[in-house]
Amino acid sequence: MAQIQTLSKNQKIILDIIEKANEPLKAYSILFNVQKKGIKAPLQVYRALEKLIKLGKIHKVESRNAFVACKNSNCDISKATAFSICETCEKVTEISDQKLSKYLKNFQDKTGMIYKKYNLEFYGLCTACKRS
Amino acid sequence: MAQIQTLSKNQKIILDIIEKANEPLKAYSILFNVQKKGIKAPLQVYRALEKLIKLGKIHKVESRNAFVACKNSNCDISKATAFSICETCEKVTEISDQKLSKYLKNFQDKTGMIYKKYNLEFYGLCTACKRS
DNA sequence: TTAAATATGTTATATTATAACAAACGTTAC
DNA sequence: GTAACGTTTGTTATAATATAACATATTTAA
Ligand SMILES: [Zn+2]
Ligand SMILES: [Zn+2]
Ligand SMILES: [Zn+2]
Ligand SMILES: [Zn+2]
Repeated sequence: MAQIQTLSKNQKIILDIIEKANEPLKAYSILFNVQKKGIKAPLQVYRALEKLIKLGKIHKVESRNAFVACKNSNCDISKATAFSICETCEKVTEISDQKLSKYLKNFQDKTGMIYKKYNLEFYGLCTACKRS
Repeated sequence: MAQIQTLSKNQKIILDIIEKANEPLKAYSILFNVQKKGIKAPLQVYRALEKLIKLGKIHKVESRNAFVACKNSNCDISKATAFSICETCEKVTEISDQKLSKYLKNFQDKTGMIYKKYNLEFYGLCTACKRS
C-alpha cells in the first residue's frame, strides 16, 4: 500500500491489469488491454514488467511466458517462487508452503555454488480437471 | 545405447550437437549448426527437440529458452528436472540430488492437485565467478 | 500389404522480446 | 531555483523464439 505509491504511471496501469486477472497474462495480451490507456508499444509493457518483477509485485511463469501477481508477501522480493500448473486447463497457482520454501532456500549443491534465487514449477492435473 | 537406435535421422543429428556442447544451446543456434547436414528450417529443429524432450534425452532450460542433454539417467523420462544457473557466466548444470528429487516428487499441496512433473531452476553465482 | 503412426520438407506466419535513440520527469544537493 | 543524476517515457525498427498448415515420405505392425 505504501510502496504502490512509488510506482510510475505505466507500472501502476500494468500491475492493476495483472492483479485483476485470475490467470497469468501474456505480455502482448497486456499490451492489447492497455492500449486504450495510451500504452502503445511492447517496450512500454516489458519495461514495466521488468520493474514489477524486480519489486516482487509480479512473477514470470517461465514455462508459459506469462505474468502473475504475487499472492504471497512479494516472495522475499522475487527470490523464491513456486507454481502449480495444470497442463489441461492451464490454471496457474502460486504455491505458498513454508516447509518447501525453507527447504529450497537452504539447498546447497556439491559445488558450493551460491544460490540467490529459485523458481519451481510443478505440472499436473488440477482437482477440477481430475474430476472431468 | 539401445534406445538411440530408435531415433530418426534428424533427431540423432540434433541430439549429437546438444550432447557435444558444454553449454545449453538455443534452437536457432542448433539450426545454424546443422544446416550443413541438410536441416534447413526451424520446424525441423523444434520437432526433433520436442521428441528428444519427450524421450528424456534433453531438457529445456525454461528461463533461458535453451536445451541441454540430460546428464542423469533421463530423469525418469523428463519428469523431474533441476538446474543450477550462474547469472554471471550463464553456466548451467543439471542437479542430481536424490534427496531433493525425492522431496519434490513427494510434494503435495493443499488442493490435492496431482503432480506429474516439475522443473526447478536455481539462480546464483558459480564458484568460478565467485572467485573473480 | 495396406493401414496407421511417425517423420520429413517447405513456406509462411505468429509470438515473444530487445536495440537504439530522444525527450520528459523526479529526485536530491548545493 | 537550478544543476546533476537517475528513472521513466515515447517511438521506430528489428531480433529472437516458436507454430500453423499442407504435402509427402518412411517406418511399423496387423
Ligand atoms: Zn510471490
Ligand atoms: Zn485444470
Ligand atoms: Zn536429466
Ligand atoms: Zn559463473
